[in-house]
Amino acid sequence: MISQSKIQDKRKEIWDAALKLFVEYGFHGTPTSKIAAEAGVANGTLFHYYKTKEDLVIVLYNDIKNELNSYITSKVSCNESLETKVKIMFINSLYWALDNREKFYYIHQFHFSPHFAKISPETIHQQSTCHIRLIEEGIKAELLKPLPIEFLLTIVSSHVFGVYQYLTSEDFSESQQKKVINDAFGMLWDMIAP
Amino acid sequence: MISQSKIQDKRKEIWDAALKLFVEYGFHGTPTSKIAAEAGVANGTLFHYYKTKEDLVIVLYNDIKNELNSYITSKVSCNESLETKVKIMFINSLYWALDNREKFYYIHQFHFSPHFAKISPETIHQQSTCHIRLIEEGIKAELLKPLPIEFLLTIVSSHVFGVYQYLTSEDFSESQQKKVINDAFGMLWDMIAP
DNA sequence: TTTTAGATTGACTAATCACTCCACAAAGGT
DNA sequence: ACCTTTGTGGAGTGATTAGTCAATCTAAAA
Repeated sequence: MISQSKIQDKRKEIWDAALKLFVEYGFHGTPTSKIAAEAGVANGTLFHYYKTKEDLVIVLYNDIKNELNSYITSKVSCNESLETKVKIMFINSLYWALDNREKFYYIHQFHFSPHFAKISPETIHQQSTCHIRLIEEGIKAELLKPLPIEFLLTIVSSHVFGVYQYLTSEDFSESQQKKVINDAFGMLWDMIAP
Repeated sequence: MISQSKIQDKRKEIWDAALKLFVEYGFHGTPTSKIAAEAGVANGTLFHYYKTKEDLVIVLYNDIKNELNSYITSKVSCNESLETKVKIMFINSLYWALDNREKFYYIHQFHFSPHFAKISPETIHQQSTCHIRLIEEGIKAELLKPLPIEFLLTIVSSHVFGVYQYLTSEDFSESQQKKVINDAFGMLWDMIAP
């Protein structure tokens, strides 16, 4: 067991190093040699764990997306009202983003890169299943405006990102952060509730 | 006069080629040689007009930002109500984005690249002066929620981008587009009005 | 016509980078 | 003890690239 995780140590070291450097210098700005150096492994070792640089880029994206998704779904329980569920998901998305700035930034950096074209539409759709289900439910219960699901999803996602951008543009105290997030949810609800 | 513009022809050819290729293949994915080839000029000519590749990347960004800004400001006249002004700016931002998809995409691609760090904060601030003034005015007149200007600005910008994303994710007819944009403005107004 | 200044070219260079290769080490099963 | 599998290292390679430079062209001024 210990050896099992120790074997994967270097894989994780490379993963972490790549995230840090990609976010700081961009995909093109970080050579694989620098990633290996930052991870404390040899050049060749990187290619033992990741077939190509692009493979690493994509694995990073999928891992982060999955981590975010499972974090968010872990926070909502079924016996809440729909508004509460949406609120919990919204707030927790932001807290996760604030606690994992590199990872959250990476998602968007990836989104605006040619690598994103390599992600299949099914994967993309599957990665937002839980959000889609909630929106469907909300529309049926007439708690959300009767608009196309994809439309609402896009609007909510970009709102989350907007709030994140604002929260990271300046230094806020915890209580200021909390107020901004609450205001932002109020605005979101005003926007999507009928 | 004719020669004047003819001299700048190649500069513009390079500009256009760079935009097209950067959007398609990313900054790293497009070598300067390809840009020169696409523009129909020699390798060296590119560096006659733009000192470095990065210079070209940044000039492209600033030019596009200025174009977008002057387009939007050209559409609002002073003797409108504030809500109308906001609506006109919102709608025209989206129409411009839809008519200039490469340029609009480029702005965001640039935003999520390390090149963005090279833009001075003053320049960034100056590039959104007209939006800031409108929001200030709106808060004073109690037509907008009394929130920090930067917050409202960020929220509105990301809403615009969200709507743009939705509109370009599928093929919509003109009337469908118009409906989406109108709905989106209604939602925006619900969100930012007190 | 001659001069001059800028525009244009494309071969060239120095550097960089993704990735390979092969030798060796560690671990585990038999 | 022996073999097989898997991990690790790092020098090496071939391809690519941003940017240079000296030569040539163009056109208008003198």
